[in-house]
Amino acid sequence: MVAFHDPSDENALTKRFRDAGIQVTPQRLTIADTLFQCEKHISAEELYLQVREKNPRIGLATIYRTLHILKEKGLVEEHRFNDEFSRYEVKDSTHHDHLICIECGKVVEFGQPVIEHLQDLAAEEKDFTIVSHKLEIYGICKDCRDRKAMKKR
Amino acid sequence: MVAFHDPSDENALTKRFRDAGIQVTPQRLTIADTLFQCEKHISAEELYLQVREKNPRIGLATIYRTLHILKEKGLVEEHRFNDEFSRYEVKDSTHHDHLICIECGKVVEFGQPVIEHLQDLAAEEKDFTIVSHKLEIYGICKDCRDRKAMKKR
DNA sequence: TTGACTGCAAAACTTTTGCAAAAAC
DNA sequence: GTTTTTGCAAAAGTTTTGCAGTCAA
Repeated sequence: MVAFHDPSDENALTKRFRDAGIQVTPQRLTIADTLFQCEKHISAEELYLQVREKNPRIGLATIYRTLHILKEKGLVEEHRFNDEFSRYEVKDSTHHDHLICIECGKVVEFGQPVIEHLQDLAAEEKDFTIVSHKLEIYGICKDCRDRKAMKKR
Repeated sequence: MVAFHDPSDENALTKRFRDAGIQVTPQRLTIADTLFQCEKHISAEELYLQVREKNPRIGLATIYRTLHILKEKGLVEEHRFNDEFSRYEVKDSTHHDHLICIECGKVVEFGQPVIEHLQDLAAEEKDFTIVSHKLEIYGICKDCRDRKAMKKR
């Protein structure tokens, strides 16, 4: 979880930024570095707090502005599970969907290539050109199920 | 779109409220009536404006409070397409998913029973008890596609 | 040098809450 | 008569914006 700050990462990041046509600044590097190293699905506020530890002079507005850019350039994805605020995750090449526990909020990822085909059918019927999809399955995870069973005596 | 106010609807609504264990008030009837007659996926603000025309003394807070109750009792569903605020739709017995145009924001519904089976597989693997799911497919609708093709000369 | 970015604070926007008055049961 | 609901206004929470100063190229 606590990763050492490896300068090589930063070089790799710099390259990614340039490739994506994103101007490189120390703030953006810090933000992206934190985001890329963090566990999945972080909120802007959480990211802000973590970034703050590395550089307290970075403001929340910069977090948001950077997230917008990263999203626009396709490096991160924005999610809104349930009724909450936005959460962000690094976009990797393999698309996946999410299982969300309605009790504890835990988010588990799963791959589901079959859906790709399914959505094509649906979209074709309605004459849509598909760009992306989001499948969120809401349920109760094992831990919460067990806890509930326990409570009932 | 503009529906006449049929008192029989209100009686039906009253019955639905009682069946669901919701206390009946004029405000709630007006709000639910408006929501039930409206086109799909209305926002709280839009609903407020429409309700206001029937009874200007109803406040926005009451809209939100009523929506919470209706949602809790399973009469309406809340959605958060894209990055927008919440939108609400009347819940009917047949589950459906949504195609959302990323250009114009249009939302089209489609039924997709196969997904029910698919999600079972995914959830079983991760040991989740499924409660519900949301599949949102983002793309470009025919109109927007045509418009874009036109613009390119 | 010049245009893009940052930090701060203030604004914007959606949603929630406290409270006294009013209505429902 | 007690409990629940309402309307208003104010608060809360997340996200955006204006602007003067700073930095990257």
